[in-house]
Order: sequence, then C-alpha cells, then structure tokens
Amino acid sequence: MVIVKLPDGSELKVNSPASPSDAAKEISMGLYNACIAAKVNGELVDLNRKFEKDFNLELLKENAPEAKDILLHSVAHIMAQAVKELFPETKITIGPAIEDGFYYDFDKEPAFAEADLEKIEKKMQEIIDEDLPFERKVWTREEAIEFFSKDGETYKVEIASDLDDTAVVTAYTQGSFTDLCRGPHLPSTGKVKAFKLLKTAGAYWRGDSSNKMLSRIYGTAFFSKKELNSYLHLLEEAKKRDHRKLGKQLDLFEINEKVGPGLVLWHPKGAELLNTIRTYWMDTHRAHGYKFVQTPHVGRANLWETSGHLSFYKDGMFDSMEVEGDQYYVKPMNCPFHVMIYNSQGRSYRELPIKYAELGTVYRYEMSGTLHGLMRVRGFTQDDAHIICTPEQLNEEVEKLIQFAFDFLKSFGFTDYEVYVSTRNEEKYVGEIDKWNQAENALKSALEHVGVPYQVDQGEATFYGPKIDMKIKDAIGRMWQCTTIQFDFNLSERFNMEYTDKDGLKKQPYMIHRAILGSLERFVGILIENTVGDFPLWLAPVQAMVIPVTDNHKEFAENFLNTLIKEGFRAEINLKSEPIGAKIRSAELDKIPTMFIIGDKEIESGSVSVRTRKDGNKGAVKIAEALNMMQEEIKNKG
RNA sequence: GCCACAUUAGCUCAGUCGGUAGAGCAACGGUUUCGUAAACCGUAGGUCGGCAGUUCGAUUCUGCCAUGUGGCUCCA
Repeated sequence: MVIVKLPDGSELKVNSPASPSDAAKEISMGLYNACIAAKVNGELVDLNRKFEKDFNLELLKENAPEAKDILLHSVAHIMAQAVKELFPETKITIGPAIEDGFYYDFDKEPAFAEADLEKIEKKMQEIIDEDLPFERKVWTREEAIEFFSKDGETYKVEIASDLDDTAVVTAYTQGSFTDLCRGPHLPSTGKVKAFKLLKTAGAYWRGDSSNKMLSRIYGTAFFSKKELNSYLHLLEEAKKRDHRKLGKQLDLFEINEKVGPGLVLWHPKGAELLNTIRTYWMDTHRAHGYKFVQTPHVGRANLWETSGHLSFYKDGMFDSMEVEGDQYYVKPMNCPFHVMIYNSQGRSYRELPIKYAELGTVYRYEMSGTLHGLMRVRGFTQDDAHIICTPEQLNEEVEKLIQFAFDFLKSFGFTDYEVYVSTRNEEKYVGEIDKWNQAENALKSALEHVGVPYQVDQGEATFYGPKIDMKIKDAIGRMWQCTTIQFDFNLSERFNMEYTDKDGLKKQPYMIHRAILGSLERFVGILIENTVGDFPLWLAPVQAMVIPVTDNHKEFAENFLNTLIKEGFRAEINLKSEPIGAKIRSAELDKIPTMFIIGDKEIESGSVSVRTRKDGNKGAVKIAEALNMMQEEIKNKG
C-alpha cells in the first residue's frame, strides 16, 4: 500500500505501485477525467507515473498554471509525429512550448510551405482521435544515442551526446513516434481539444546563423475551441491595428522601393503628427533644462575612429563616401557630435549638468530581413540627449530623468511599464569597476526612490555602460521598448572629456545617453497601433472638418474655417457636391476627431453643429464655445 | 543576410488550366443642393514588380533580381 497525501491534508491508500491517476480514480472518475498531470512531492510528473513510496500529491486540471505548457508541448510532439508520418525523410530537432503556442524545428528539404500545414493538421487530428497514450521511458545516455542513431535522427543524437554521461534520459512515445523529452505530457493525445498551425518560418539550428537553416512550424493549442477562437480573434484585432495598413489608409506615410527599403516618406498628415510631437518634445525639454543642439548628417572617418564606432559598430553603418580625399560616414548616432560641442571649450563644475538634446536623424544599415514598417527602419530620428554631469550629481539626474520619461509618455496615454536594469557583462566592458558599480547603483536607487519596480538583466549591459530600458504597454497588452537610459564610460574616455572641479583639478565627467521615445518613426508606429489611428485631439493631424450642408452655406463655412486656422487649429473643409451623410462618412473614415456642420439653422443663430468621433452629434453651440471646447481638450492632452 | 510565401489600376481585390485583363472605391466631367456613416450618370486609368529563358505566342511556366510579409539572426 502507498499512502497518498492530498493538499487538504487528507490521505488515500492506494495499491503499490501507485500513480497519480490511480489516486484520482479513488476520489472520482470525474476528477480522473479532468486531470492532465500532477505534482508529486512538488515535482511535475505524468499522471500515470508509478510510485512505490508514500507521496504528497497535487492533481493538475486544465486551469492549473502549469497545464498550458504541458498541453502545448504535447501538441508539439503530436505535430512532430504527424510530420514524420507524412514526410518520413524529415529529421526532428526540438519543439518547445513558447508564449501563446509552440513550435517544432525540422530538417526538411524542401522546407515546409504554408500549404503543407493543412495536411499536417489533418494528420494531427487523426492522431488525436486515436487517443494514443504518451508513454514515458527512462534511458541511459547511451541507450538514447543508440535509439536515435538507429533512426537516423542525427540532431537528437547530438542533443543526447551533449548530456552528462551519467544523466538519466527520458523519452516519450505516442504511437509510432518517440522523442527525447523531459516531460511531463498529457496522459493521451485525445486530451487535445483545440489546436491550430499558424505559420512556417526558417530558423537556425541552435539559433546560430552559421548553422543550417531548419524549417520551423508554429502552432497553438487550447483546452477548448472557445479559447482558440478568441485567440485567433485577438490576432485579427492586432492585424486591424497594423500601423502599415493604417498608415496607408490615413495617408500618413509610405515606404517606397524606389527611394529605398527602410526609408520613410512622411506625407503631410504624418509630418503634421510628427511636428506636433516635436513641438511638445522641444517645449518640455526646454522646461527641463535641456539645451538644443543641431549636428550634421555626416562626419569624417576620423571622428568615428575616435568614438570607437568604426571598430565596434561598422557593420551597422552605411559605407563611407569619399570627399576631397577624405572618407566620410553618415551618422549612426549623434553622440560624437555632442561630445565635440562639450569639448569646444573648457568646462567648469559650475556648468554641469549640461544636457544636450537633439532630434537627430541617424542612418543605420539594418539587415534587409529585419525591416518592418516604421518599427524597424534604416533612417530614423532619435529623441536623443546626452547628460554630462559630475559624480555627485549622478543620482539626482537619473532620478529626474526617470520621472521625466514617465511624465512624458503619460501625455501620449502610456501608463503601464516594465523596467529593466542591465548590468555589467564580466566578459565585455570598458572603464573602471568602481564607476560601473556607482552607475549601476545610481540606476537602481533612482528607480527605487521614484518607486518603480524593475527587473535586473544580469550581464546584459552594453560594453560601454549599464542601462535602464523601459517598455510601455499598449491597448491590447503588447509591450514596446522605447525609453533607454545608458551610461557611457567609453566616449568620455576616448574623447578626453573633462571639467575643472572646485579643487582646481581636471576630472572626467559622467555621460548618459538617453532617448525617451526611442525613435520618432517607431514611436508613431506604436501610437498608431495603440490608438488604431484614432488620435487624441491634440495629436490628430486634422483636428476638425468643416462641413457645409449645401453650397449655400459655403461662405459661412469658409469663414469659420479661417477662424479655426487663425486660432491655430488644424482644420479642413469639405466642399464636395455630396450629401452631408457622405461628407460625414468620409470624415469618419479619415478618423477626424471633430466635425463642424453648418447649415441654415447654424447661420441664423451664429453657431456650428458639433459632431465628435467619440460621442457623435452633440448639437449646435456658439462659435466661441466650440473653439473653447477644442482648446480645453487639447490643453488636457485629450 | 538566411528560410518560406507574396507582388494585377491610386486603394482593396477578382481573373486568365499559355492567346496581353475586370469589379468596387478613389480620381476626373456632368447632373444633383441634400441635416449627421455612401446621390445619380458618364470618362479616364494597367509594359499584370523588373530582367532573362522556354514557346508561334508569357501577366500565366522556369530562372535570376527587386520590394514586401511571417519568422530566424541582429538590435552596440
């Protein structure tokens, strides 16, 4: 007999050897059917694993936090089985559960195409319908190597060979298919109620681009059809927000192959949006003590040699051009120029902190496959600034900066964050350890002081200094990295930056690179996806559309338009020979936040009818009141 | 850069099992002058992404290239 102790303290006696499913059956068949795995003495195990000694048992149903991974991983095995049955020459590699799904990498020539997915899905459904049990095997390393060698599964042999030679190796078999796997798995394939294969992709063996390119299939699975459908629905929602689609629809920007990949042409409405952001950025930065600088798009090779870019970052830069016998490079960053401005004269501790800010457009050679709408481009505008300060000023400056970043992003409607501090990589860093420690502490204590929870990315700093990265959460829960605050021990050293301290000694200042929005292009992309193109009034490229009911109202409407423009609003007028229903529809499709409709009634009473995108028809108001309403909303960043 | 897939009018898309193409919207012209999400009639618009090859004939088949999309890698 084995005594099984349950979480509520009660005990069951079960014939030895006993499995979690034996115990579940003791309680009820309903419970047994609902279980998918178990925890024995805290360890995740299969339901049918046998135990001879007494144990503590926690049965896991579909709603357990661990259940999803077990399901996904089991479906990955089912997919691999289906693939092996359909395409026996395929070699299997690895297939983990990931967030929202799973994938499996196969070595197959030619690679899988989307068209294969349907066939594989059908086969998978057959395997599920057969309700094959997942059976666990325990092997030595040698047994595993022998098994997979026999099958010609060279990747599995490689994985097994890399294991410790004393390691206990487990493998799972369902039907004709056996895979090396730590487990646990579902008791049988029939437990899978809803799955879908989503896409194919290329992926390097072991994630290394010098290795062979494998063929990856992505899929997802759920315990119910309903969950699967709502997931697929969410994917559709994300598609509707796609900034590339909305950018075209709303005529904001284009990326034209005749111009070049990754290079953005901002159309008038997009440029208007950018300018609104720029103006706000300039105003707030001026108020926070930043000084604006402006620097060229190219610079001599010598400058980039001194900065270290040509040794550390050449692959990310466009090729040089020769001018009068000298090599010049298009700038991938603004920092060396800002350093030159700092170094243009002797600096006193009294001047510090100096904060140079620039919306500087930089160009980087990004690999063609990585380009993506506005999110990843080759020419973009950083909302860049460099803070140069004394060691004593460090903590306060970082703290101000964090607060500033939060406040600034809040104006755009972003209030949820994840914050990461990246610390020194032991293998790869420049500068003194003391400075690193001080800088890392400054970052952490500033976050703590402002009351921001953060995670530490150990060893993830750049070679030149530790950093804070902030991710903002959008309306459908996706995270986007924008803000970055990076220490730099490299440039101050290389360019011999100094200041004269109180004691008359020349000292090296601290330098911080920072961007709050990251890149304006990317940030606009995020804004579009977050708002679905429904920009708040203060940002909307066209804030108001004036709509005369008929040609008879044209003159009054044009006068009102001029008033709007004179008052600084971004307004347009629709003078087409269309019924107002059509004019309204067209303004709605353009997502214009406010419409002013003018007909006989309005002209008689000297008013305008207001229709907002948010609230629909709000009726007639006096002209002064209409202007006031708009001004208020804009002031509140609405 | 790598793997897979895609590219037809300004936009969204249909179509040709190889005989050089069509719709809706947009544009333009005319009619209409209308009260809160689509008035009516007409006109024009395409080297079917580019270059080769196969073929009597290629938008269609094949190859290469460009660009895009989904991933991989990269993102100091």
